[in-house]
Amino acid sequence: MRKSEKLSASLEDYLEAIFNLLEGTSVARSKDIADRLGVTRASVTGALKNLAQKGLVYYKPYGYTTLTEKGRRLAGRVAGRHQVLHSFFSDILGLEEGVSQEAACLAEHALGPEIIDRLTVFIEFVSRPDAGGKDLAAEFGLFHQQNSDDHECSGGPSRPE
Amino acid sequence: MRKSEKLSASLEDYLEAIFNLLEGTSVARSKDIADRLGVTRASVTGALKNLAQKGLVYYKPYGYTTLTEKGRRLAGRVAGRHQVLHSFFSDILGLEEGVSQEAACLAEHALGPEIIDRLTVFIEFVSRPDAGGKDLAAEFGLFHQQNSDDHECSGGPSRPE
DNA sequence: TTGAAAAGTTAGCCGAAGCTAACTATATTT
DNA sequence: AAATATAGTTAGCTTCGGCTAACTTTTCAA
Repeated sequence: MRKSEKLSASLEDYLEAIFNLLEGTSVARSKDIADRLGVTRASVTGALKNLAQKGLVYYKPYGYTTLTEKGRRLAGRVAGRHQVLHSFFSDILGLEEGVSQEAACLAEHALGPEIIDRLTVFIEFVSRPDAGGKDLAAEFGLFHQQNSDDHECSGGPSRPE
Repeated sequence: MRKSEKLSASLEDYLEAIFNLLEGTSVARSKDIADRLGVTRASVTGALKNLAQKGLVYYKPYGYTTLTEKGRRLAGRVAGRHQVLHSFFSDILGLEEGVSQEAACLAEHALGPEIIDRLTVFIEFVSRPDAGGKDLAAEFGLFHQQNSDDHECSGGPSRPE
Protein backbone atom coordinates (compact mmCIF):
# COMPACT_ATOMS: atom_id res chain seq x y z
CA MET A 1 0.00 0.00 0.00
CA ARG A 2 3.05 2.25 0.03
CA LYS A 3 4.44 4.68 -2.52
CA SER A 4 1.42 4.79 -4.87
CA GLU A 5 3.98 5.73 -7.53
CA LYS A 6 2.78 9.34 -7.79
CA LEU A 7 0.28 10.22 -10.45
CA SER A 8 1.11 12.19 -13.57
CA ALA A 9 -0.27 15.69 -13.86
CA SER A 10 -2.66 14.43 -16.47
CA LEU A 11 -4.09 11.68 -14.30
CA GLU A 12 -4.40 14.06 -11.38
CA ASP A 13 -6.47 16.27 -13.63
CA TYR A 14 -8.81 13.44 -14.48
CA LEU A 15 -9.14 12.47 -10.86
CA GLU A 16 -9.90 16.01 -9.82
CA ALA A 17 -12.45 16.43 -12.59
CA ILE A 18 -14.26 13.28 -11.52
CA PHE A 19 -14.17 14.45 -7.93
CA ASN A 20 -15.70 17.78 -8.82
CA LEU A 21 -18.35 16.26 -11.03
CA LEU A 22 -19.37 13.84 -8.32
CA GLU A 23 -19.70 16.68 -5.84
CA GLY A 24 -22.08 18.61 -8.04
CA THR A 25 -24.87 16.09 -7.54
CA SER A 26 -24.46 14.93 -11.12
CA VAL A 27 -22.69 11.71 -11.93
CA ALA A 28 -19.28 11.51 -13.58
CA ARG A 29 -20.17 10.90 -17.18
CA SER A 30 -17.33 10.36 -19.62
CA LYS A 31 -18.55 13.12 -21.85
CA ASP A 32 -18.55 15.63 -19.02
CA ILE A 33 -15.05 14.75 -17.98
CA ALA A 34 -13.96 15.19 -21.57
CA ASP A 35 -15.64 18.57 -21.86
CA ARG A 36 -14.26 19.79 -18.58
CA LEU A 37 -10.70 18.86 -19.47
CA GLY A 38 -10.94 19.74 -23.13
CA VAL A 39 -10.00 16.29 -24.40
CA THR A 40 -11.86 13.72 -26.47
CA ARG A 41 -14.02 10.98 -25.04
CA ALA A 42 -11.51 8.45 -26.27
CA SER A 43 -8.84 9.98 -24.10
CA VAL A 44 -11.13 9.77 -21.11
CA THR A 45 -11.68 6.07 -21.62
CA GLY A 46 -7.94 5.54 -21.65
CA ALA A 47 -7.43 7.52 -18.49
CA LEU A 48 -10.26 5.74 -16.69
CA LYS A 49 -8.74 2.36 -17.45
CA ASN A 50 -5.46 3.64 -16.16
CA LEU A 51 -6.97 4.99 -12.97
CA ALA A 52 -8.97 1.81 -12.45
CA GLN A 53 -5.82 -0.24 -12.73
CA LYS A 54 -4.28 1.90 -10.03
CA GLY A 55 -7.27 1.28 -7.81
CA LEU A 56 -8.48 4.87 -7.83
CA VAL A 57 -11.79 4.53 -9.65
CA TYR A 58 -14.37 1.83 -10.19
CA TYR A 59 -14.68 1.44 -13.92
CA LYS A 60 -16.91 -0.84 -15.93
CA PRO A 61 -17.34 -0.29 -19.66
CA TYR A 62 -20.58 1.53 -20.31
CA GLY A 63 -21.20 1.68 -16.58
CA TYR A 64 -21.12 4.39 -13.95
CA THR A 65 -17.71 5.57 -12.87
CA THR A 66 -17.08 6.36 -9.23
CA LEU A 67 -14.07 6.93 -7.03
CA THR A 68 -12.69 4.32 -4.71
CA GLU A 69 -11.91 5.37 -1.16
CA LYS A 70 -8.27 5.76 -2.08
CA GLY A 71 -9.19 7.70 -5.17
CA ARG A 72 -11.44 10.00 -3.22
CA ARG A 73 -8.72 10.77 -0.69
CA LEU A 74 -6.21 11.49 -3.40
CA ALA A 75 -8.60 13.58 -5.45
CA GLY A 76 -9.51 15.51 -2.35
CA ARG A 77 -5.90 16.39 -1.77
CA VAL A 78 -5.49 17.57 -5.33
CA ALA A 79 -8.62 19.67 -5.08
CA GLY A 80 -7.32 21.05 -1.81
CA ARG A 81 -4.07 22.14 -3.41
CA HIS A 82 -6.07 23.81 -6.11
CA GLN A 83 -8.19 25.61 -3.57
CA VAL A 84 -5.22 26.90 -1.61
CA LEU A 85 -3.44 28.16 -4.69
CA HIS A 86 -6.55 29.76 -6.05
CA SER A 87 -7.16 31.47 -2.78
CA PHE A 88 -3.63 32.83 -2.71
CA PHE A 89 -3.73 34.12 -6.25
CA SER A 90 -7.18 35.52 -5.92
CA ASP A 91 -7.56 36.75 -2.34
CA ILE A 92 -4.02 37.81 -1.64
CA LEU A 93 -2.46 38.71 -4.94
CA GLY A 94 -5.80 40.04 -6.07
CA LEU A 95 -5.66 38.52 -9.52
CA GLU A 96 -8.70 38.05 -11.71
CA GLU A 97 -10.80 34.96 -11.28
CA GLY A 98 -9.86 33.49 -14.64
CA VAL A 99 -6.16 34.00 -14.23
CA SER A 100 -6.25 32.59 -10.72
CA GLN A 101 -8.13 29.48 -11.72
CA GLU A 102 -5.94 28.76 -14.67
CA ALA A 103 -2.75 29.25 -12.72
CA ALA A 104 -4.01 27.10 -9.89
CA CYS A 105 -4.79 24.32 -12.36
CA LEU A 106 -1.29 24.41 -13.73
CA ALA A 107 0.61 24.88 -10.52
CA GLU A 108 -1.32 22.38 -8.44
CA HIS A 109 0.63 19.52 -9.98
CA ALA A 110 4.01 21.08 -9.48
CA LEU A 111 3.99 22.03 -5.83
CA GLY A 112 4.60 19.55 -3.06
CA PRO A 113 3.02 19.36 0.37
CA GLU A 114 5.63 21.53 2.06
CA ILE A 115 4.77 24.46 -0.14
CA ILE A 116 1.06 23.97 0.04
CA ASP A 117 1.08 23.58 3.80
CA ARG A 118 3.17 26.66 4.29
CA LEU A 119 1.07 28.63 1.89
CA THR A 120 -2.01 27.58 3.78
CA VAL A 121 -0.53 28.90 6.98
CA PHE A 122 0.50 32.06 5.19
CA ILE A 123 -3.00 32.72 3.97
CA GLU A 124 -4.25 32.11 7.48
CA PHE A 125 -1.63 34.49 8.80
CA VAL A 126 -2.47 37.23 6.39
CA SER A 127 -6.20 36.83 6.86
CA ARG A 128 -6.28 36.70 10.63
CA PRO A 129 -8.54 39.37 12.01
CA ASP A 130 -5.86 41.18 13.95
CA ALA A 131 -3.08 41.66 11.47
CA GLY A 132 -1.67 44.55 13.41
CA GLY A 133 -4.90 46.36 12.73
CA LYS A 134 -4.37 46.13 8.99
CA ASP A 135 -5.78 44.20 6.12
CA LEU A 136 -2.72 43.12 4.26
CA ALA A 137 -4.48 42.05 1.12
CA ALA A 138 -6.29 45.36 0.83
CA GLU A 139 -3.14 47.26 1.60
CA PHE A 140 -1.32 45.34 -1.07
CA GLY A 141 -4.14 46.05 -3.47
CA LEU A 142 -3.48 49.74 -3.05
CA PHE A 143 0.25 49.36 -3.26
CA HIS A 144 -0.04 47.36 -6.42
CA GLN A 145 -2.39 49.84 -7.99
CA GLN A 146 -0.16 52.83 -7.34
CA ASN A 147 2.78 50.83 -8.47
CA SER A 148 1.16 49.85 -11.74
CA ASP A 149 0.30 53.47 -12.42
CA ASP A 150 4.00 54.22 -12.31
CA HIS A 151 4.78 51.64 -14.92
CA GLU A 152 1.74 51.90 -17.15
CA CYS A 153 2.68 53.94 -20.19
CA SER A 154 -0.14 53.88 -22.70
CA GLY A 155 -3.61 52.56 -22.11
CA GLY A 156 -3.42 49.09 -23.63
CA PRO A 157 -2.97 45.83 -21.76
CA SER A 158 0.68 45.53 -20.79
CA ARG A 159 3.02 42.77 -21.91
CA PRO A 160 2.11 42.02 -25.51
CA GLU A 161 4.69 39.22 -25.17
CA MET B 1 8.50 36.98 -35.27
CA ARG B 2 5.22 36.58 -33.42
CA LYS B 3 3.87 33.80 -31.28
CA SER B 4 7.10 31.79 -30.89
CA GLU B 5 4.77 28.85 -30.30
CA LYS B 6 5.60 28.68 -26.58
CA LEU B 7 8.29 26.28 -25.48
CA SER B 8 7.61 23.06 -23.64
CA ALA B 9 8.65 22.86 -20.00
CA SER B 10 11.42 20.54 -21.01
CA LEU B 11 12.88 22.90 -23.59
CA GLU B 12 12.64 25.79 -21.18
CA ASP B 13 14.71 23.76 -18.77
CA TYR B 14 17.40 23.19 -21.36
CA LEU B 15 17.44 26.85 -22.26
CA GLU B 16 17.71 27.90 -18.65
CA ALA B 17 20.48 25.41 -17.99
CA ILE B 18 22.49 26.73 -20.93
CA PHE B 19 21.88 30.27 -19.75
CA ASN B 20 23.14 29.49 -16.28
CA LEU B 21 26.16 27.60 -17.52
CA LEU B 22 27.12 30.44 -19.80
CA GLU B 23 26.89 32.89 -16.93
CA GLY B 24 29.24 30.92 -14.76
CA THR B 25 32.27 31.75 -16.92
CA SER B 26 32.33 28.16 -18.16
CA VAL B 27 31.01 27.23 -21.56
CA ALA B 28 27.86 25.25 -22.16
CA ARG B 29 29.18 21.78 -22.68
CA SER B 30 26.70 19.07 -23.53
CA LYS B 31 27.86 16.91 -20.68
CA ASP B 32 27.28 19.70 -18.17
CA ILE B 33 23.81 20.36 -19.42
CA ALA B 34 23.08 16.67 -19.12
CA ASP B 35 24.41 16.51 -15.57
CA ARG B 36 22.55 19.58 -14.48
CA LEU B 37 19.25 18.35 -15.80
CA GLY B 38 19.77 14.72 -14.93
CA VAL B 39 19.34 13.40 -18.45
CA THR B 40 21.67 11.59 -20.82
CA ARG B 41 23.94 13.31 -23.32
CA ALA B 42 21.86 11.83 -26.10
CA SER B 43 18.82 13.68 -24.84
CA VAL B 44 20.77 16.91 -24.79
CA THR B 45 21.76 16.52 -28.42
CA GLY B 46 18.13 16.08 -29.33
CA ALA B 47 17.08 19.14 -27.40
CA LEU B 48 19.84 21.27 -28.88
CA LYS B 49 18.78 20.40 -32.39
CA ASN B 50 15.28 21.29 -31.45
CA LEU B 51 16.28 24.62 -29.95
CA ALA B 52 18.51 25.41 -32.90
CA GLN B 53 15.65 24.80 -35.25
CA LYS B 54 13.63 27.29 -33.26
CA GLY B 55 16.41 29.83 -33.57
CA LEU B 56 17.23 29.90 -29.88
CA VAL B 57 20.73 28.46 -29.88
CA TYR B 58 23.62 28.25 -32.29
CA TYR B 59 24.37 24.58 -32.66
CA LYS B 60 27.03 22.86 -34.73
CA PRO B 61 27.79 19.19 -34.15
CA TYR B 62 30.88 18.86 -31.96
CA GLY B 63 31.09 22.63 -31.72
CA TYR B 64 30.43 25.19 -29.05
CA THR B 65 26.83 25.88 -28.22
CA THR B 66 25.71 29.41 -27.49
CA LEU B 67 22.45 31.28 -27.22
CA THR B 68 21.10 33.48 -29.95
CA GLU B 69 19.83 36.88 -28.98
CA LYS B 70 16.30 35.58 -28.99
CA GLY B 71 17.36 32.58 -26.97
CA ARG B 72 19.12 34.73 -24.43
CA ARG B 73 16.07 36.92 -23.95
CA LEU B 74 13.82 33.96 -23.49
CA ALA B 75 16.20 32.15 -21.19
CA GLY B 76 16.54 35.29 -19.13
CA ARG B 77 12.83 35.47 -18.67
CA VAL B 78 12.67 31.86 -17.54
CA ALA B 79 15.52 32.42 -15.12
CA GLY B 80 13.73 35.50 -13.87
CA ARG B 81 10.59 33.55 -13.15
CA HIS B 82 12.68 31.06 -11.28
CA GLN B 83 14.31 33.78 -9.25
CA VAL B 84 11.02 35.39 -8.29
CA LEU B 85 9.47 32.13 -7.23
CA HIS B 86 12.51 31.07 -5.31
CA SER B 87 12.58 34.37 -3.53
CA PHE B 88 8.95 34.05 -2.55
CA PHE B 89 9.29 30.50 -1.27
CA SER B 90 12.51 31.18 0.49
CA ASP B 91 12.37 34.75 1.77
CA ILE B 92 8.69 35.07 2.45
CA LEU B 93 7.40 31.61 3.15
CA GLY B 94 10.68 30.80 4.84
CA LEU B 95 11.09 27.38 3.29
CA GLU B 96 14.37 25.54 3.13
CA GLU B 97 16.73 26.23 0.30
CA GLY B 98 16.32 22.82 -1.29
CA VAL B 99 12.56 22.84 -1.18
CA SER B 100 12.43 26.36 -2.56
CA GLN B 101 14.73 25.61 -5.44
CA GLU B 102 12.95 22.46 -6.42
CA ALA B 103 9.53 24.05 -6.25
CA ALA B 104 10.72 27.04 -8.27
CA CYS B 105 12.04 24.69 -10.94
CA LEU B 106 8.71 22.96 -11.25
CA ALA B 107 6.45 25.95 -10.97
CA GLU B 108 8.40 28.26 -13.24
CA HIS B 109 6.94 26.56 -16.28
CA ALA B 110 3.39 26.69 -15.11
CA LEU B 111 2.90 30.29 -14.15
CA GLY B 112 2.25 33.04 -16.64
CA PRO B 113 3.47 36.59 -16.65
CA GLU B 114 0.49 37.97 -14.77
CA ILE B 115 1.25 35.83 -11.76
CA ILE B 116 4.97 36.40 -11.86
CA ASP B 117 4.57 40.15 -12.23
CA ARG B 118 2.12 40.38 -9.40
CA LEU B 119 4.24 38.17 -7.22
CA THR B 120 7.20 40.40 -7.92
CA VAL B 121 5.28 43.41 -6.75
CA PHE B 122 4.10 41.46 -3.74
CA ILE B 123 7.63 40.61 -2.71
CA GLU B 124 8.55 44.24 -3.16
CA PHE B 125 5.55 45.25 -1.08
CA VAL B 126 6.37 42.90 1.73
CA SER B 127 10.05 43.76 1.73
CA ARG B 128 9.72 47.52 1.61
CA PRO B 129 11.56 49.12 4.51
CA ASP B 130 8.52 50.67 6.07
CA ALA B 131 5.99 47.90 6.23
CA GLY B 132 4.11 49.65 8.98
CA GLY B 133 7.17 49.27 11.11
CA LYS B 134 7.06 45.51 10.83
CA ASP B 135 8.97 42.85 9.01
CA LEU B 136 6.24 40.71 7.63
CA ALA B 137 8.43 37.76 6.73
CA ALA B 138 9.89 37.61 10.22
CA GLU B 139 6.48 38.02 11.75
CA PHE B 140 5.17 35.21 9.64
CA GLY B 141 8.14 33.10 10.65
CA LEU B 142 7.05 33.39 14.24
CA PHE B 143 3.41 32.81 13.45
CA HIS B 144 4.23 29.74 11.49
CA GLN B 145 6.47 28.36 14.20
CA GLN B 146 3.88 28.73 16.92
CA ASN B 147 1.31 27.33 14.62
CA SER B 148 3.34 24.26 13.78
CA ASP B 149 3.89 23.61 17.49
CA ASP B 150 0.14 23.33 17.82
CA HIS B 151 -0.08 20.68 15.17
CA GLU B 152 3.12 18.73 15.81
CA CYS B 153 2.24 15.61 17.74
CA SER B 154 5.21 13.30 17.99
CA GLY B 155 8.75 14.15 17.04
CA GLY B 156 9.02 12.64 13.58
CA PRO B 157 8.78 14.53 10.29
CA SER B 158 5.16 15.11 9.57
CA ARG B 159 3.30 13.82 6.55
CA PRO B 160 4.61 10.31 5.92
CA GLU B 161 2.28 10.47 2.91
C1' DT C 1 -40.88 -1.02 -30.43
C1' DT C 2 -37.86 0.39 -33.32
C1' DG C 3 -34.62 3.32 -35.10
C1' DA C 4 -31.83 7.46 -34.90
C1' DA C 5 -28.84 10.26 -31.79
C1' DA C 6 -25.76 10.41 -28.19
C1' DA C 7 -22.44 8.27 -25.30
C1' DG C 8 -18.81 5.14 -24.84
C1' DT C 9 -15.23 2.11 -26.67
C1' DT C 10 -11.61 0.27 -29.64
C1' DA C 11 -7.80 0.27 -32.73
C1' DG C 12 -4.32 2.52 -34.68
C1' DC C 13 -1.69 6.68 -35.31
C1' DC C 14 1.30 10.68 -33.84
C1' DG C 15 4.67 13.72 -31.38
C1' DA C 16 7.38 14.65 -27.32
C1' DA C 17 10.93 13.34 -24.51
C1' DG C 18 13.30 10.18 -22.42
C1' DC C 19 16.53 5.91 -22.73
C1' DT C 20 20.47 2.43 -24.40
C1' DA C 21 23.97 0.85 -27.40
C1' DA C 22 27.06 1.59 -30.78
C1' DC C 23 29.49 4.76 -33.32
C1' DT C 24 32.50 9.10 -34.32
C1' DA C 25 35.14 13.01 -33.08
C1' DT C 26 38.03 15.41 -29.97
C1' DA C 27 41.33 15.68 -26.13
C1' DT C 28 44.74 13.98 -23.24
C1' DT C 29 48.52 11.20 -21.93
C1' DT C 30 52.40 8.84 -22.44
C1' DA D 1 52.33 10.53 -32.83
C1' DA D 2 49.68 6.76 -31.22
C1' DA D 3 46.60 5.10 -27.99
C1' DT D 4 43.12 5.74 -24.98
C1' DA D 5 39.70 8.23 -22.52
C1' DT D 6 36.11 11.45 -22.81
C1' DA D 7 32.61 14.03 -25.18
C1' DG D 8 29.20 14.14 -28.65
C1' DT D 9 26.19 11.90 -32.04
C1' DT D 10 23.13 8.59 -34.20
C1' DA D 11 19.72 5.06 -34.59
C1' DG D 12 16.24 2.75 -32.73
C1' DC D 13 13.25 1.72 -28.89
C1' DT D 14 9.79 2.96 -25.05
C1' DT D 15 6.18 5.39 -22.59
C1' DC D 16 2.80 8.81 -22.17
C1' DG D 17 -0.94 11.21 -23.54
C1' DG D 18 -3.18 13.03 -26.90
C1' DC D 19 -5.91 12.38 -31.55
C1' DT D 20 -9.25 10.37 -35.43
C1' DA D 21 -12.21 7.08 -37.40
C1' DA D 22 -15.02 3.40 -37.03
C1' DC D 23 -17.53 0.58 -34.18
C1' DT D 24 -20.87 -0.78 -30.18
C1' DT D 25 -23.97 0.19 -26.59
C1' DT D 26 -27.43 2.85 -24.49
C1' DT D 27 -31.00 6.22 -24.49
C1' DC D 28 -34.85 8.45 -26.05
C1' DA D 29 -38.44 9.88 -28.99
C1' DA D 30 -41.75 8.93 -32.76
